[in-house]
Amino acid sequence: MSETKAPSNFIRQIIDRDLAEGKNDGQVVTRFPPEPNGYLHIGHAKSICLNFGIAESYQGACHLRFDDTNPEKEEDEYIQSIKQDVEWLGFEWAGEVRFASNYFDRLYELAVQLIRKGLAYVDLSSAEQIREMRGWAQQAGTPSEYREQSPEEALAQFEKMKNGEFPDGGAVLRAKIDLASPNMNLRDPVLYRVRRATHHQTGDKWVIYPMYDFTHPLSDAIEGITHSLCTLEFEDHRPFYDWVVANTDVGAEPRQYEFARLNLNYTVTSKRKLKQLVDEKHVDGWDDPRMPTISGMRRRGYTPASLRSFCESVGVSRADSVVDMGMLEAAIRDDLNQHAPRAMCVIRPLKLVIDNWEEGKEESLTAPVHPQNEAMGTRQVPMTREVYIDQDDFREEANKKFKRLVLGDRVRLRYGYVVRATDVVKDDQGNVIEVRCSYDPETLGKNPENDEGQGKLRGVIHWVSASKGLPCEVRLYDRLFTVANPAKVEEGQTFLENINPESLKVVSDCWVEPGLRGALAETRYQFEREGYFCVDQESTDERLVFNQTVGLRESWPKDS
RNA sequence: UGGGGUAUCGCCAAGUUGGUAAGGCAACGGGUUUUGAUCCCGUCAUUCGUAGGUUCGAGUCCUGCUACCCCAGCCA
Repeated sequence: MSETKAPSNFIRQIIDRDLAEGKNDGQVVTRFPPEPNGYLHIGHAKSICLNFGIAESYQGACHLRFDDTNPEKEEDEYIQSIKQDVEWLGFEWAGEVRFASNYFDRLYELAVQLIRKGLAYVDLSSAEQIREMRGWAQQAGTPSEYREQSPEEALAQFEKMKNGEFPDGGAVLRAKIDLASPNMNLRDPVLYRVRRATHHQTGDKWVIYPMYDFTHPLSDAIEGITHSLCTLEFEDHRPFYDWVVANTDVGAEPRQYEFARLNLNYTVTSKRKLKQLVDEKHVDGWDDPRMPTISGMRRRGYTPASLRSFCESVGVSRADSVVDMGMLEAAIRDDLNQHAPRAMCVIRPLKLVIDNWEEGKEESLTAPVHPQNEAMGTRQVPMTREVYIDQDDFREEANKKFKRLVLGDRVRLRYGYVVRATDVVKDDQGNVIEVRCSYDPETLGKNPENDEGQGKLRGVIHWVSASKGLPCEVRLYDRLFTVANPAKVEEGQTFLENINPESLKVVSDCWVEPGLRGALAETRYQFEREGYFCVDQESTDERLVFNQTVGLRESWPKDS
């Protein structure tokens, strides 16, 4: 992977300082800890780039650890997709894939340790009762009747919990901290709950499962994580994180630091909402090219490098922010402009017949694969009497600003000849269905000589041979939502109301140059003058299917 | 009316002992161009949420105020 000097941020500064002070024996160990309850999205990419990026530049290690403490919401499908996405992004985790569930035995021991110290008790109150007893922001909580039980009794009760002697929800292990704390997370938080659910890793071994707040700091400590990076909403949990580490014998002192999560406008990055879009079929699965999921963006044509450079350009800070989609698009354009081979594809075909081109004659034109990169070589493009051009590239009349074909005027067929439109054929409704023209055989690779005062050529348009081209399908995408912040809705409405009904347009009668025959899924091209496209996984040899990744920047006068 | 955070250009974001506002995206001019693309060149914060204060000097220190985000799951 090519190393761009990672820009500094407050977390790297903290690490630099820790290293300067000789902390952690000079080691830097981070972790990326997803819960396998959904697919990864662009926000996770930011966390992945941060955690793995730091490990890389400090010669440290980054673990991939599934935070699997809630079996009811987790599935193996998600585990597989997450591993694949991290690898696809180009990162390698240190050692084996880890699971918080690997530590369930150790966690149980440490819970027992807390109980022996009189720092945890088993509460048989109902969930509602516990909620009420916790009080609220400006009012201290009230102790449960079980709070003062002896360590011996608590131990016996916890043992019963483990042995399945309580029904689901019948008992919880709670830390004994401070019911009057202004930080709700310290008002005797729940450590374990009873849940009879088959776990994707541990099967039916357990009927009690530890909570995130208890599991996370201990997993970090067990793995020797030095810097535990998470998002801002966990900031209030940090005192408890430190409490757990301080009151158990885990022999390590990982530190938690929080950064702002990534928000993108015109989309949603909430696993719950993304799952809803999938479950209710508003999109075609987690990898629908309109989804901000890593798999969706991959299918859309985004490259790992573009996602990494995007994450880098966005930076890492503690300020809530909403990044403009334009930045993401700039990142992929920048990558593909440099690396994508060029090709011609006509999306809205209009037949152009060259009257002075001999019937049946075929010529093979040579075109560069990439005009700015000779090293990428050349390709052959067949030229015939009838070709397709784009409907938008022809007008019966237009002002001088229109740099395409106009009846009576000339334009160059890219990499080919200059043609002059001489006539049009219309259907009953008056729509132009064919354009007739003549070509100048002296204009291949050079401009017309005796110019009869015609002025400059209007421009260059792309085309595909009507008899040699390949029919294909092109899927054009627009933003999934019509408003910048889809989650912000009126009373009684949901974000679904903001879905863009025109986010997908399937165009099935397109034509692409024959050189693309057999193109493999995920191959990316720049269709000249149109944008960047990627071969979809549903594409076949018989029928090519392309997904539009992003259009070319276009900046031309509105009045042309 | 509790606690925890954040406020620097339209959007991200540097700014670390106070010394006189990086960069990217977007936008706007101009040049090159067989992609209205790319590339190149130029413009784009006398001002850092706000009101005061300290200082020769403050985005950086102090005080007050305002706005926004997070927290009362046996979710993560």
